[in-house]
Amino acid sequence: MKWDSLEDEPCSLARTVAVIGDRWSLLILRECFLRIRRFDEFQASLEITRHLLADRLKKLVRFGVLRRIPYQESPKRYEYILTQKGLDLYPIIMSIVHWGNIHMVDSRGRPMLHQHKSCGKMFDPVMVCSECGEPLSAKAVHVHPGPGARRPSPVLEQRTKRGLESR
Amino acid sequence: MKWDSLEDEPCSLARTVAVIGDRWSLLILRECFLRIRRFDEFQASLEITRHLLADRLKKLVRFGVLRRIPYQESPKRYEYILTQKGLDLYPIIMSIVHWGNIHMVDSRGRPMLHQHKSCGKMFDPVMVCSECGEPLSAKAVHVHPGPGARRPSPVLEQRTKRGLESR
DNA sequence: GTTGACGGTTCTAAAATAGAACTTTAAGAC
DNA sequence: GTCTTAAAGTTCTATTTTAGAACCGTCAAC
Repeated sequence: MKWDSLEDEPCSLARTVAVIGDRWSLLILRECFLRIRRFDEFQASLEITRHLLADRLKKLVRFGVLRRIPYQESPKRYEYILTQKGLDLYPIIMSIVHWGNIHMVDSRGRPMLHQHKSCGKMFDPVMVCSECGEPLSAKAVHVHPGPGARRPSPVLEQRTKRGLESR
Repeated sequence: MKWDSLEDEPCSLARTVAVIGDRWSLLILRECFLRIRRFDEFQASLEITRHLLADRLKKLVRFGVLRRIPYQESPKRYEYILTQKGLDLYPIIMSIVHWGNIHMVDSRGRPMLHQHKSCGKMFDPVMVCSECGEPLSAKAVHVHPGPGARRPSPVLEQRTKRGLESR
């Protein structure tokens, strides 16, 4: 499958993966949330080649995750800042960090701690149900085809039994 | 930067990205959460080459996200199931899906809906603070170096001012 | 004794990435 | 005036990764 066809899949995960599903995009976004904004700053803090950095920044701008705005005239210089769409990636970034905190730390402990300004405490992110507020786990969730599924739902059952022809 | 050096970075995001930070790993994990378990099932539902599928499954087993267990003897056949470490990836998967639901849907609407078994309602995932229960946003969070940071914190300030030599 | 399922491995061509050098515009030092 | 530096890229070649297809080994069923 080509990268381009990913964003047309009838799957919100696949479409999001088309935007952030590579190593460098996620690391660039990490830097964005740490207030990094300029090409050379990204380049200094990530061991990324200039070529790929330019490429990924362009992609993130194209998808509306970053905005490229001039911060000086003559010579024109730009910086990259998160749009609202980009800021909305925060739960993804935080859940990735949290999983690493739980499963990938060495004996020295966590590389970074997070403090919630509102309540003042060091915290972990918790994912809860928007309706009842209880923490979520995979086993407590049922999935249903939505209006944007590949085919109208009554057909889907049969298609699955006959085998997945076109996917 | 090589893939291998990613998992040694003093950053929980980078270490997690070493495990799941590529297109195919995330799509394979999506299938795992949809109860797909066998090589040929993965191959049928993803347009992945057998070569890469074998490679990624091996990687996920190596990192302890999946377990490879025989489901029949002679001939030996295996299936891949999520470990607890793998099940803990659920918030990452769900936050990725949710971002896609908000920012990447077309006019037809969401491809998939999620129902919470506990309360029975269709829901969205919400990320909240473990301490006060309020929803989290990037701007309400302060970061601090933790015990596993690259260097003891007092030095970090100066190093940053002098420039980032080794990163 | 041939066919088919399953779970891979091996092969070549195409695409992506790494690493380094080069470019452009303009300011500041000498 | 000339030289150096800075920022934000672009261009180049070599290496690595991925795509796409064919092949392999084991067993069961026909």
